[in-house]
Amino acid sequence: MGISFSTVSKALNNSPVVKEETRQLVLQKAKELDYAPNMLARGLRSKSSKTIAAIFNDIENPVLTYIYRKISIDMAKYGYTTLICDAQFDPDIERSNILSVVARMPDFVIIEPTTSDPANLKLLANMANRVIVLGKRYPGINHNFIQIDYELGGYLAAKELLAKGHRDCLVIAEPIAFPISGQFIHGIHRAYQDHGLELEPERIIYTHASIENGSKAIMQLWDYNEKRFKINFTGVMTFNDAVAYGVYKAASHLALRIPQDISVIGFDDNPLSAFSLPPLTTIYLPREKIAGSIIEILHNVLLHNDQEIYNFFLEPYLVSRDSVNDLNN
Amino acid sequence: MGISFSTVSKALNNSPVVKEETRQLVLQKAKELDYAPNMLARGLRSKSSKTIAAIFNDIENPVLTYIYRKISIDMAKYGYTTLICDAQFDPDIERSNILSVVARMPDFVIIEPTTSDPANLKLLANMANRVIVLGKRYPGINHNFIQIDYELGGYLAAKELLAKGHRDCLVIAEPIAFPISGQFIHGIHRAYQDHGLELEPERIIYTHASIENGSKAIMQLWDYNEKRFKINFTGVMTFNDAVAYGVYKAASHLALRIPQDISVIGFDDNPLSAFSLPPLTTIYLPREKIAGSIIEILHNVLLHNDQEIYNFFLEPYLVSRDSVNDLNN
DNA sequence: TTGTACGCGTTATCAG
DNA sequence: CTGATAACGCGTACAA
Repeated sequence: MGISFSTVSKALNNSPVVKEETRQLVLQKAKELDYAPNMLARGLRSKSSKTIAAIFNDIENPVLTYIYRKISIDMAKYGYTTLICDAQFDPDIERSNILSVVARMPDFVIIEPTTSDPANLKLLANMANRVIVLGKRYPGINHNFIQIDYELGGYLAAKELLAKGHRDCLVIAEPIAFPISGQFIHGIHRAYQDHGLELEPERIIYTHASIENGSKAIMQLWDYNEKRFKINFTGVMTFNDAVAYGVYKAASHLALRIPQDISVIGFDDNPLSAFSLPPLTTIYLPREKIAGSIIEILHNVLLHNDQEIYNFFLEPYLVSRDSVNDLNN
Repeated sequence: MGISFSTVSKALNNSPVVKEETRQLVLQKAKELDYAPNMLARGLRSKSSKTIAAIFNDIENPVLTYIYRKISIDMAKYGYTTLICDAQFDPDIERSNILSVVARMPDFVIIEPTTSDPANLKLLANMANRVIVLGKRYPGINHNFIQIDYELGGYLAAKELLAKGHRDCLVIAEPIAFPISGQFIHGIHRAYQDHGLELEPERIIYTHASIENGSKAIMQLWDYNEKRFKINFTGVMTFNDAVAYGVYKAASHLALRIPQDISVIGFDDNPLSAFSLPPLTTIYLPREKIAGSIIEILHNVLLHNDQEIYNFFLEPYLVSRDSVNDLNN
């Protein structure tokens, strides 16, 4: 058969200028030969690699995995492939992730920034409406934002503890450089103010979120000689559920009971947190809405050529289970 | 300055033919201009896109996330980007994932196949030693294999239940089409034979692994009129921990206690399974070794140009906690 | 409606 | 050691 390259290309891309008959011929032959266009060449030529890049800080966090999976599965239907980098809360790694991702000409970048410094985000400046920033808003940055109200999250967590009579609390949070960590802390302070109280800075422990680090944070406070904690506390609020389980672990190691000896409140709501001993009181991150919002933006911009810049604002809420003791009765 | 494209390219790629002096000049200028090579063009020309593709069946499974993260973080150091697809246990989706991934000219594909039918794997045939297959071996397929002994896993799970006096058990497993599901079941049967017993086929429930499905599997057995199960059982073994928590959920719903009324044994060992109520007895999948083996292959082939085909064989083991009741005393 | 020729940004080859 | 040129596989303007 004598059909030229370009006709084939047009047929495969549903160009309306090609005769239906020839298109069918081409499509059939393509299927026969298991032909798949080289996406690198296509991307190089058309400036669209059909790729969506995600840059997150802890891929093992189930909330992030949930979101990533939803996006990946949905966009795969339209021929998009999703790649994901783990910036590990480190701006330098984030920078190299961005560079490495941008060099692959992605159609969209979804990023959960490591720092309030917009320097890294500026590397994405020319992608404008094809970037989604997760977490908090950056003034002067013209991207799509999915803001998540961590301030409210912190507030709700502290409120719950304070309402149940816990005045001496600990906070275990991501290092303050992490943008949303500051909001979380801020919300906690606001709840304290509501109660006419103040949270001393030494009661806030900064560490990367993991079971191990949560456990260490508590253990380092233990005075082995005196057999008690160096700082008095009845409640702990944590930046995510993994950290909360670190507290569980430390408590178990010290033969302390939750919630009778230590009350704990998490963040994120791990799918398994309903089954823990005791079931964990935590702040629910609206993962369905986050994923839904991202997919909505992706569809509008990528599939319908929308030029708008989106700004979603999502709120977490308290899920009350059994890890907070009520001191009032 | 008058340095040609080709010299620049050589300088950037550490070609030994370029003078050190010129290289420094180029590197400096590159940094100045924030120059980053277009990976699509580079990939098109050099047949290496510096990309590693993973095709898994449930990205939300923490074991998979752990492995993916380790690979992603490690290989990022060498300029490789990792992309991941979720085949959702569906051979058709897997096929389109493979096609979509191959079109991006990845340097490596890591795949956890959906089916024992090697048809999809054949699409990767010309990548030979640049494919890693996770799970079980396919005869006649010439790829790297990381075999995980699910047969042993099933055996250990059943053994534990049988040793503690549970003769009437249920199995909740991934549909048998999923390659390693058959091995799991086979191991269970072998343990039964060791005890001179037999597991009736109707005691095996096939469903995709999730908390919800695990719960449904149990609930559908409940006779609401008689207030008892349609099939008598004291123990349940599941294909992964999420399913086990589905059993927890159903038990809680029916006001049944674990392990007094129902003993449960999971698979995978979710990081949070140590904290559940009760702590879950489960089969530990050697995730560190799996990740380590993959990285070893990746390094040898990609970084050191090794041509060997690797075949790892990894074994799970029992982690005994409190979700299995001992009926013997 | 179809075919020809060029360009996307690199790297590989080969001549200088 | 450096520079010119071709080629990677595709999409598209323009010619036929």
